[in-house]
Amino acid sequence: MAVYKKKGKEAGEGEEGGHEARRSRTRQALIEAALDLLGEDRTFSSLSLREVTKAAGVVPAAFYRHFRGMDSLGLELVDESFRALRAEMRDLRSKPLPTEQLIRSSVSIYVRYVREQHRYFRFAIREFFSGATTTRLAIRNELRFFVSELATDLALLVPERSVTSSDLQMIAQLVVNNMVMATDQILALPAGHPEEEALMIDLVARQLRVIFLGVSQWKTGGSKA
Amino acid sequence: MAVYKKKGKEAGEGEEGGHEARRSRTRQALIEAALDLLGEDRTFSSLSLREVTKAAGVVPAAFYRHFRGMDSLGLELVDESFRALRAEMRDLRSKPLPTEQLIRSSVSIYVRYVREQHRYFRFAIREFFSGATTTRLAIRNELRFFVSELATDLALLVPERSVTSSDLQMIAQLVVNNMVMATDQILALPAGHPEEEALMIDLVARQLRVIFLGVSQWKTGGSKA
DNA sequence: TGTACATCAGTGAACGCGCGTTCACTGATGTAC
DNA sequence: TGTACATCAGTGAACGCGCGTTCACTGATGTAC
Repeated sequence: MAVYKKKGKEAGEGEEGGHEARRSRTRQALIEAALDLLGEDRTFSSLSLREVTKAAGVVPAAFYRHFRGMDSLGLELVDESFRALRAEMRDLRSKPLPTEQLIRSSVSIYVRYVREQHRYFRFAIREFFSGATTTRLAIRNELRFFVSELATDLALLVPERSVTSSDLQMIAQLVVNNMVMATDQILALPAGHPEEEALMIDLVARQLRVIFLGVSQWKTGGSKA
Repeated sequence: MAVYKKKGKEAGEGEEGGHEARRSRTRQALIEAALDLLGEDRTFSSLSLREVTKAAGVVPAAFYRHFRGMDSLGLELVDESFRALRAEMRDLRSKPLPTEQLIRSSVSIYVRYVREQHRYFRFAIREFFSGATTTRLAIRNELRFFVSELATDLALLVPERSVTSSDLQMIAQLVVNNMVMATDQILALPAGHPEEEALMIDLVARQLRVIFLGVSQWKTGGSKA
């Protein structure tokens, strides 16, 4: 007597059949196809639905079994991009080190992570500036979340009462702003070339050191001339 | 006896006829149409040639009397965007003031200028991250030019020999990075609302002050822990 | 175990549409005599 | 000044193409008995 698996969310990802397995394989193929098509020159909004389905090896109409339209696929990509990054950042925050080492190791981890996940970061940074309203707002929210978390962390590194929470936000935003621009520069690095990667790590770490030096001298409300 | 004007580059911009006057009026209409179409959500690469000519009030084929294609119009927009900005920056640099006032007045002028020329800045910032290769490289060059000029200026504000030229580049890039991100935030401000504009000026000025405080403490090669 | 039916991911054809580009043209402006 | 011709910005029609979306379908997988 065969025991039938109950229809549930535990769909396998394997090569073999099953409605759900097939479904999730095709869905993943569409996501991968979109990411791969976002090469050097392409914006997400310039991708066509037909192009994505062709690269994924299915017929255009099959797309609608998985997403309402391209917008919906875009939001899925935003979500995937930041879900992994948030986890990465959570790890980073959990190891408090002396500031100087914290900067170097954080930057080093970040640069490597961006290069490893370059397809997601390329997508996210382009959509941040040029995407459709919903996608752009979703990414803006993610960034605001990073700024807030960073502001919280900074509070611990700074002498009490010398910096207001508004100043902490301002400083956290300064750091995140520079990391966003650095991300763009990291994505422009040629593949391989570990020596260029090392130079980039060094550059960004020095920039952060300048900022933290400034913070250590900062007195809220003061500093005329 | 009528005196005929020699065929020359001195074409008028008026309402009246003449081959050259008409030519330059249509050309300008195409440029204005493209800028106007680049509203909240649109990327330059998402504009169609037919759309631009329709908005400019000419037939699609007329486009080719002025540009080889949309790419060529894009490069023209980059050029126009930065020609004016370079002039603006040249003015700014020519008035040396005490640093604190220099920061506030520069930021204030810049914020107002971005809002006034928002169509150009919106175009440029989107193309910087998402544009076609040629456009993107053109904008990257313009930004590198600003970084170099700023590095030169910074050399005068800093104690001699305390900062190498590589560090000056690094710091100038930090400043420009933050200004690019600030530009994006300025463009997101609602029209009108001078009080929000004032808050933004204040925020950016404080960020630059943090950086310059950091620079004043910076010692090349030193600063472990 | 075997059969008959239900589910549903993916198919393939069709649709109307806006696209970039081409081409011979029109008619106002410019010039030579 | 008047006429005949040249120039050339803009026209309007045509082309083939890839697009997003729809729809009835197919056939493998899942389930009830």
